[in-house]
Amino acid sequence: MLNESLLDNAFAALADPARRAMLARLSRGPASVSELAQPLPMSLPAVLQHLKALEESGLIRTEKKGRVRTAQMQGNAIAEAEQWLTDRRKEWEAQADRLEKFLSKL
Amino acid sequence: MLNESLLDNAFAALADPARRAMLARLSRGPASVSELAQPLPMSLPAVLQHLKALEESGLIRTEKKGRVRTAQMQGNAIAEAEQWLTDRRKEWEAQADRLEKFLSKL
DNA sequence: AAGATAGTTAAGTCACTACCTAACTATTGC
DNA sequence: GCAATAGTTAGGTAGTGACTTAACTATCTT
Repeated sequence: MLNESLLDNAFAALADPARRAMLARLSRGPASVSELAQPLPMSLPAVLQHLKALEESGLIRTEKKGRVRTAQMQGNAIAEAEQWLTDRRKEWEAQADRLEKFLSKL
Repeated sequence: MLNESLLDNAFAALADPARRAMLARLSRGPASVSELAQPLPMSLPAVLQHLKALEESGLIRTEKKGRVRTAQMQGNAIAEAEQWLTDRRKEWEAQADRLEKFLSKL
């Protein structure tokens, strides 16, 4: 549970469907800003704002070459979010299991 | 990717440290509203608001008996959020792998 | 029945988010 | 060098989120 705000930012970034769509696209490989924007029903500045949110959360990183900015996924943040959920779910399952075993003794 | 708004709500709920703390507590077993509130540095109405957010996201359910409301974790929502992350990460890893193999051929 | 306990509702404040349009800058291709 | 392309910045608006305090409602306990 180190670095609380990393999880804050990651989960907040994941809460928006446009950002999840961008992430889904990027999980298939790097893409430019306009490629990411193309399927989204919003203005380019709005897309850029989402991109910034994703980058600040650590879920992606971007790099500009010439006039084109390319984004790509960054494994760490998503893995940490995933791990947090896995831990909670496992803990909960273990607990439910103990409860069931206890109840079956009656 | 069915039910987009389910993920919206789940991830939004997970973005708040107070709510993650409540969830962490609940992964160890059911708890009353005041038990959940006890470690949190905020008023009871604030806690209730968080509880409502967690319940509406499907991450927990609550039940009132007498004057005491008991909350407990609900496996589905957390598992779906986890699964979404796992899918993205795997896809990304597969892609990075293909890229590496391709590059090593040069 | 009276007081304590557990939770609830209402109403208001302040900050932040998700957009938009308009105007602008930096590259690239001809 | 001029136009098209790719992205960026600024500034504004409407809605939402995370709290607060004050006042209230049930449900125990004695």
